[in-house]
Amino acid sequence: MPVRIVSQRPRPLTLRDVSEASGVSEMTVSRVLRNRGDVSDATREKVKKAARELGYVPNKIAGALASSRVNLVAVVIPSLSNLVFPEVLSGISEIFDDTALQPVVGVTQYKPQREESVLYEMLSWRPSGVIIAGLEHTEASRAMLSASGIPVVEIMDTDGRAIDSVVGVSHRRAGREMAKAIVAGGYSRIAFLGTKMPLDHRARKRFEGFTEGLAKHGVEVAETSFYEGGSSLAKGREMTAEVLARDPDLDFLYFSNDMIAAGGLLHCSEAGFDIPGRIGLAGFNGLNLLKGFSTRLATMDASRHEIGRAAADIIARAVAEDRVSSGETVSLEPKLEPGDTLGRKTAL
Amino acid sequence: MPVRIVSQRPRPLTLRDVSEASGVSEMTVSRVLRNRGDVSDATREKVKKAARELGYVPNKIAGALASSRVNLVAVVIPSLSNLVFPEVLSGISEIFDDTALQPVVGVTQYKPQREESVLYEMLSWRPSGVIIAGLEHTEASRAMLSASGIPVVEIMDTDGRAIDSVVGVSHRRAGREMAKAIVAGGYSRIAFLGTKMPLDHRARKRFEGFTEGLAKHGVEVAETSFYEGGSSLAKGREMTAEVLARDPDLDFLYFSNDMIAAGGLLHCSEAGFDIPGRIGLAGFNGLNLLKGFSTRLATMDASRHEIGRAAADIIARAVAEDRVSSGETVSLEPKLEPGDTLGRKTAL
DNA sequence: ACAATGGCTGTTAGCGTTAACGAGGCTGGA
DNA sequence: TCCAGCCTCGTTAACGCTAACAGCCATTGT
Repeated sequence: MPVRIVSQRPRPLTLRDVSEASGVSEMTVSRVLRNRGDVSDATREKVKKAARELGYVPNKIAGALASSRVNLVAVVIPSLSNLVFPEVLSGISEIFDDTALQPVVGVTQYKPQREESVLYEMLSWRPSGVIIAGLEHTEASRAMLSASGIPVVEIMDTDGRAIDSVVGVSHRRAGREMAKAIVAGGYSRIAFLGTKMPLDHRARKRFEGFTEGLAKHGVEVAETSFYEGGSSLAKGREMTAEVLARDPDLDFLYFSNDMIAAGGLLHCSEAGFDIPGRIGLAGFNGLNLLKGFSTRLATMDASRHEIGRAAADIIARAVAEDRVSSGETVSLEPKLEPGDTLGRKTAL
Repeated sequence: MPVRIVSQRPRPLTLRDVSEASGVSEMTVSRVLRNRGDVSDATREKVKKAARELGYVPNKIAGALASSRVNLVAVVIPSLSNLVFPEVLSGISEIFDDTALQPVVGVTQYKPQREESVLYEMLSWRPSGVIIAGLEHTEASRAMLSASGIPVVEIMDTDGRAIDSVVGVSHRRAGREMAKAIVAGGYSRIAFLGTKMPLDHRARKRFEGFTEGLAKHGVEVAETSFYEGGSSLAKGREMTAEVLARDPDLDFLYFSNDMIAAGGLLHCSEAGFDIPGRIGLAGFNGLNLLKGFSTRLATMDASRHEIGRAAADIIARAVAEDRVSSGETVSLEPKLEPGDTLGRKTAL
């Protein structure tokens, strides 16, 4: 009779193992491990000891199936290398650290199709809520979110039609206000440098608000330049050189984010331009990263951390109260930080 | 007789709903949705249509429990704001995109205790593998990983005792080689500026290798300065000013990472120092971010992307072959990039 | 014409946990 | 003394899905 070889891979531990080791029922072990229900101190200790000695780790898959409770919150963002999103995440974590909820991140790479599949994948784990960047999604994505029966918070942006709740800033307005500040600063030959729009809706909205804001003062955007791929200092530097070569009379450069704006700043100061006299610059985001430059870049803080906190808070409250939709809208104010690169000394 | 109010929250869809809608058994629906087993084209289409129309999203919790297959890989890292880790993640994703595996990220904030709880939490979802930064873990963490019965890859660092597989660079060696290059560059009054060590083992190892490397040439570290908290340009600038005030004769500054090194570089160039003549600087990591500076910082590339790829590949192979431990060690070579801030023109 | 084969579909029995209920023992007040 | 009520613990039945096997029908080859 052939001897059954013992499997290499040891059978994973279950509640039953702990239950046998401690001489109580599986249910009691479950109660101890979850701190739920009444268990006497004596058995509680006995069970804990057995679990510890065996090295038992509960199986949340089974737990979640039985209780239909999953303390995960899907967080869907376009990128992790953008600097902006890690800050949002830290805001989210701050709030969830006080609850049983856990964020799970999915990255879409700014591709709607990928967002759809990431979402499908995440929803198949039946999370307790979804936090997702942006208001633009494929029809299928919107349908999934609506049908999911869980709270959904769209973040970053408030210009558009929401599925459930929204937390963000108005990028159109941010663009308009920057336009106003630039005109007030005494500039008139103004360029916009930013990402190729089809992907980045928020950059697009800033651009739209910007041109609209300028138009209100009878000013037109003198030059535009768009790039593809990630934002970097080098890219900003290169674009700036190119746009200034094309049109040397420009007196202001508005960039779609701080990173390329900083590249532009490096170019301009090395070229020996008087900043902000000869030329002014501004970005968007209020990245902490750049606080170390001696010339502080004009920018607009998008309250990324606060956005994360507010979104997580909406989810946390909905879960705590076992509600689905709250349909809240939290609209934060992007505030202008003029720094040292915006505003000619008009007093002179 | 009280009328039972229909629940607000609609009962979530199950295979049964799709099965009823399409007139086949649940099993067949399952087969269609997973593309597994033989199903005729006719029923396949029928089922797909029904699923699509209902908006059915499979329940992976139940699926995972039934099949004891979970295509998740836990990725445990100290921070997302470090720039280094998102790059590692992108390497990981690149490999997993060709498989059914999905990375799930947990962040420890450089705290061993938090690492332990993050790990516990993640293992309770029974992932197919673990990728974890560093070789230093609590005893409990090591025990959990050993007992988990799944492939484990420790990344970033190779100086130490591994649990299963390792992918990284030797930070001791990186420190030594930088020391050698600095001495060869003609510097002798050398400072080290870095994070407070208890947290960051890799920075510590670089420091150790560095002092050791200098000692080999009879040189001692002239000054050290340590900081707490995140790395930023501003922090590097400030530390540099402070250390140079304390010891104006320093002729080289070795920073524990590129971000603070760049801050130091900003300080030194604005102070009008001749770089690399009067003073040299070097960092660590080879951050792409800084490629935009006109003066290229001396650094050492830690192949973060490649580390991610190699680690993911080990997991992917282990999962494909249904193995547990492969015990591989992949030691990558950090390569020196002298840039423009290291090496006096000794030829003159 | 008939067994053998292969394609397709259904049935049954879990996966490991928790909700819900229930039972036994013990306490304390009438 | 007796019983209500609490505390503690066990039993049973899901949760939604998939592995494994069992059938059925139409071919195919001989």
